[in-house]
Amino acid sequence: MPTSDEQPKSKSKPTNRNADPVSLKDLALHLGLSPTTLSLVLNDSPQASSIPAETKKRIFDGARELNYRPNYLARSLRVQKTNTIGVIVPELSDGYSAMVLNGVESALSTAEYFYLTASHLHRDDLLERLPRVLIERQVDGIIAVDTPIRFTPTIPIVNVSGHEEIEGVTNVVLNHQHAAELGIGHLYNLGHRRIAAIKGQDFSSDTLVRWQTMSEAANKRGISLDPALTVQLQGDTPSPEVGYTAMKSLLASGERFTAVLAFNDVSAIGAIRALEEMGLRVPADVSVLGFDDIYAAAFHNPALTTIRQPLFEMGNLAARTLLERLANRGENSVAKTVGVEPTIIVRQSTSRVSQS
Amino acid sequence: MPTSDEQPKSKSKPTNRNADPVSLKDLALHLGLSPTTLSLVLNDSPQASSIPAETKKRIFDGARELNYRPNYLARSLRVQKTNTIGVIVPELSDGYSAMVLNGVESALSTAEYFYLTASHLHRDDLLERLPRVLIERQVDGIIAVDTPIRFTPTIPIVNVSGHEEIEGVTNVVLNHQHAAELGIGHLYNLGHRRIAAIKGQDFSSDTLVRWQTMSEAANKRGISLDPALTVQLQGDTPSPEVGYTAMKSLLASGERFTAVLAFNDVSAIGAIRALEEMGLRVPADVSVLGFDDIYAAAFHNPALTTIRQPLFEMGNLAARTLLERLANRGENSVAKTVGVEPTIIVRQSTSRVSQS
DNA sequence: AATATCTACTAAATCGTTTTACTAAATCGT
DNA sequence: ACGATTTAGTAAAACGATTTAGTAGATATT
Repeated sequence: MPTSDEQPKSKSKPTNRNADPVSLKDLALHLGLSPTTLSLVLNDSPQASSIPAETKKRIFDGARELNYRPNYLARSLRVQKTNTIGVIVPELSDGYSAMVLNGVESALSTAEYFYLTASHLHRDDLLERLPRVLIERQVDGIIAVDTPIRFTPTIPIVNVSGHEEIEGVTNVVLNHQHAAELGIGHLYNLGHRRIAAIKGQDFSSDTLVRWQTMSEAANKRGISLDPALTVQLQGDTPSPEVGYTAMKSLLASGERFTAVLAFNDVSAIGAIRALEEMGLRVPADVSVLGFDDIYAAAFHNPALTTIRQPLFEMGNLAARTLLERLANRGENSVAKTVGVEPTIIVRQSTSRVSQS
Repeated sequence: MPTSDEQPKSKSKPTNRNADPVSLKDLALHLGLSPTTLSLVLNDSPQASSIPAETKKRIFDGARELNYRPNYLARSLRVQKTNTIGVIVPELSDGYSAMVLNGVESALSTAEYFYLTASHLHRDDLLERLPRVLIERQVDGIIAVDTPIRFTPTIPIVNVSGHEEIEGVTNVVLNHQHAAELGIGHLYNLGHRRIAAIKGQDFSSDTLVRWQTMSEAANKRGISLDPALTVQLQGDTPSPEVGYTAMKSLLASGERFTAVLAFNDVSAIGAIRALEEMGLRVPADVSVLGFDDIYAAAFHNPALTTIRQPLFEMGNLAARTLLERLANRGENSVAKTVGVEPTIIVRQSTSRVSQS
């Protein structure tokens, strides 16, 4: 229906266009009450207890009638709290970040929080600048995903896959020892002894710890991750291309191996392509183990055996942890770390080593 | 170094903790000037022309020294503009949305805009509520991605893959006729005549137009998309699972076909799995044509032939269009539609029809 | 009948900026 | 030497809420 809202008695502006927002003052004027009273009633403040039900009804009805919408900016400014957090990720479309974000959003939305996303693209200037501008925009806290913390926290920070201990920062981390045991254990039990590895890029938070825990798990079994069988991902596109290139260069070295430990599923998929182009079948000739368990993993050909990181959970946990810290603002006991557990998902890209 | 910032002369609070934000008033007091002057100088307002360079320097130096950070909330409230937009998507981790978002962010960040993301998960209540709360939070505009507009716009809206004409909404759309010509043309030229189709879910904006344009392109060539060879995706998980299930049910019908037109790459991947489980080789026995060209498409086995939708571009264009509309607030000539072109990427999942 | 408490409100301060409208002193033009 | 302009600022009013501190009248208490 056509807007039949305000009568010509509207004060200054002659033509009441389609929709000009009505403020608390407007509504108060309309009702012949003060903004104070409306605020108390609308926010169900304890001080509104003395206001009779009839007046309350008038206020609620009036708010509905004039379609009153509180201005969140004004409220936030007054109460010094925006119910908004900042989320810093390396890049949006890399699968990893998107899954984590999904978990973050799910936890935040039930708490009526919103979030501002910003990608640092591994650029130093952005790593330095983004936290600052997010804080200028008065976010209540920050969730960083696979992102180094290069600033001194002035608001609560939760870092997903952060490994540095920093005052004011809670890290959400995977149990990497366990992940390594699962991965190396799986390959070892299938008879693999010469295991190649694709390390992550230096900028990834998990690169170092992944490598160390995998090495230890291998050593424990009397084998080792041979540097000659190790390559590192180069470049920062979130495409299997980087895994493909890495595997190509490893294959060019002529070294022999029966299994590959990929840094993640995306690089595993690239590596498989490179192996097949070389005439090597996966898993008949070479087993490939992924990491993460992204959506594509289950439907790749061959379906990827992979170590599942509960990315949604990690984002969810990060958000819940942050919200909790925000709720208990006074307390200064900040958890350094909260952990999640990996699982191994065995599919078709790994198999018993062939006798040769 | 340890914070050697404020002297004991600080007014009320005795201990200057690690970091309490300094306001414009604080800084003005510190410099013995008025907030007005600082504001004029710091914002390089034309009225600051009369302020001598020396005073300006004092102000800039003071701001740096006390680490003054303007409160964006207060500024936004005053200037009635937040430099923030709202983005509504179906779900974050569906690949499609993430790519579009990537493009959006890229355009926004160069303009110093931020954005609040919200997922509607195809839920009616959220479709109704999210735009409202985003507007309460004073976003300057909204970008909707593959999302029906269920409200009367009071601020500029750009809808990616929107097909309804709504006052105040600009649609960013793919040239679907062209896409259909490319897709059907490709399969037709390879000799395919019995083409199965996987329709999108009803909630996807493109489902109907995709179907219509593909049908027309087929009819034009004297063939038709047989309803008996058509299945529709069911469910809203962004996994190949839904394509797998759809293809399974088509195969169960016993109908014969030589090619499949999938609604998108994700469902194409699921369909391929179903075909292979049935002993049908792709592309030797059945060709499969995807849509979108997501990252995984090039590295799937077989690599997907697909119709590329420039998702990043679409997001980027959407954001640029919105920013332009925000800049020319007065003008009321709102473009109804801006378009982008598809391209076909021929890879390994389609081939000439086998003679049988 | 005087005091205390409760009821139903409101005025004004506040959050931290920007912006409009001044002002006092110095300089300029004639 | 007088008015006009320029210089170098400032006071106060926005923006739109929330919150503190009242207040005037009605009712209850002693």
